[in-house]
Amino acid sequence: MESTFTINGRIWLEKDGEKVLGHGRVELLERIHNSGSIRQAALQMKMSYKQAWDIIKHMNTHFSSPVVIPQRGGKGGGSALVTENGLNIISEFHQLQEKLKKFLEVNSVNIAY
Amino acid sequence: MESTFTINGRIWLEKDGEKVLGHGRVELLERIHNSGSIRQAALQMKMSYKQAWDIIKHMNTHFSSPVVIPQRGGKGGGSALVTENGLNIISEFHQLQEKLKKFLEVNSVNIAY
DNA sequence: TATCATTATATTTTAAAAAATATAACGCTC
DNA sequence: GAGCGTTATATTTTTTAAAATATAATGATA
Repeated sequence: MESTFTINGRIWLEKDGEKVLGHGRVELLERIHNSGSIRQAALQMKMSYKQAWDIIKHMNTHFSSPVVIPQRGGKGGGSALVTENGLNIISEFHQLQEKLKKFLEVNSVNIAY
Repeated sequence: MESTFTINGRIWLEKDGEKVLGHGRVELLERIHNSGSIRQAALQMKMSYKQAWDIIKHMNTHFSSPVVIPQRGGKGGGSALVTENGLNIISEFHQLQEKLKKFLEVNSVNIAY
């Protein structure tokens, strides 16, 4: 009898030992960027608006400059914009993800216990 | 104003998309190996015996051969032994951890947003 | 055979997390 | 200025996870 396993992994950004950015938060940022709305992004990811808003508040205060600028009232009731800084962070994280993917591929060979 | 971040990460072994072995489980195995007792290992890690036992049961059924052989009754009330397979898995995981550590070090330079 | 500390398991209780609900503020549009 | 859909926030309810508790089974040892 033989069993094979795969190695998987995750990376994230920390500040003072606290998680600030990871897989899920990047996806949230991307969906806000595409929809222009925190609420729509949250709906797409099946999370509550509160949860999404808490995350954004946390990120906005932990990066040197905000990653999302929300605006309430006005056309469509309001909107949310991902900043240049936010877009850079998304891009940087994707590059790291790519590197991790390669790392996992290289080390995933022939593991059977 | 400048902020610096560190990249951190975790790796684990999966079987059919399900987590089978990670950081915490390896530590549990090591403590069982050193103490010869599931209960003592659980106490050391401040987890309930049930939690530890569930983990061991899960691992024993997901690897090709058991990683822990528990024995109840007898001298001292019972004991638990980490198998050769279990020890190999611990060793292999440590090697992977080392590689990840290097990966993180290499990619952790100059990230500031 | 009584004792012991452990393994093994079920059940109950507690705590934490998540979800749901409610409400206000906002500012463009009509 | 009424309506709209969003942001923003607090509160309540529900769900889930963890912890605690209880109890049996075990077998060497004395």
